[in-house]
Amino acid sequence: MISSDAMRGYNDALVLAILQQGDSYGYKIGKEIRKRTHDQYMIRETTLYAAFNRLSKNGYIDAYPGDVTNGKPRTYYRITPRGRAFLAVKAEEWHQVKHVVDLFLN
Amino acid sequence: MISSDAMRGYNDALVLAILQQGDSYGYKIGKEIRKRTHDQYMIRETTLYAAFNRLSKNGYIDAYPGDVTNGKPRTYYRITPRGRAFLAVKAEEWHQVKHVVDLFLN
DNA sequence: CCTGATTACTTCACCTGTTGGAGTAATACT
DNA sequence: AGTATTACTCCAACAGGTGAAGTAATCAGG
Repeated sequence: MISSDAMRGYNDALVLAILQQGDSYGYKIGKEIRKRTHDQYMIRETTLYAAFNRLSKNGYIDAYPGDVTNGKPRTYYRITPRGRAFLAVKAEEWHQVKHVVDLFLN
Repeated sequence: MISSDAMRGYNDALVLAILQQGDSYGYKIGKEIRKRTHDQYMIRETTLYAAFNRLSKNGYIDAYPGDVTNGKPRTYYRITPRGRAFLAVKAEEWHQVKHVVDLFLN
């Protein structure tokens, strides 16, 4: 199991990547990450909600109240154009980091 | 140019990877990183020496005084068996992180 | 209509690793 | 003696992740 700490700096990007495929909310995004990685990565709640706050503050996502099925009403998030731009920058950075680290750890 | 911050958590591993190919010292390791990455990554002095301290404290590297050609005498570093083991763990973690992030940023 | 379960967050204090700026130490060169 | 070069060293600040604990809203069962 990977720690969020090893993913530091890319948690925000993961969230944006998921939102780029459609609006969603906290719990669901957490589950989606877990599912897509086949349990290799489970983002912690505190890490996830801290990410939402940062992303909101920077204008990369917008929040709006969602429907309720059972329990507390959800807050849905939508990626903004600025968020898409930021994601593109992060993806590019990721490719560079990957290349650089691979030069040493192989 | 990549920031050390984007490399956070892997700077220690880079240093160990370089030391695994032979003992070396601060300045030289810094230059080696820059050279191998074709100027894509320049680790900052403070980051590098902070890494040495951490690695020493954890018993992953040993320090010993080296020869002098010009200027202050160098401190050489040698990787320890524990350091090699740690590097192996980090390399494995890196592969997982790479796989996970790639699931989202592609 | 009260209780407990479920879903969905929220707060807080702490920790680790990176940063910029400035300073120090030892030696060689002129 | 003074300057350049090499090689660190210290420090306070900051960002992002962490664990533990707490809160809030809704629904289902008795």
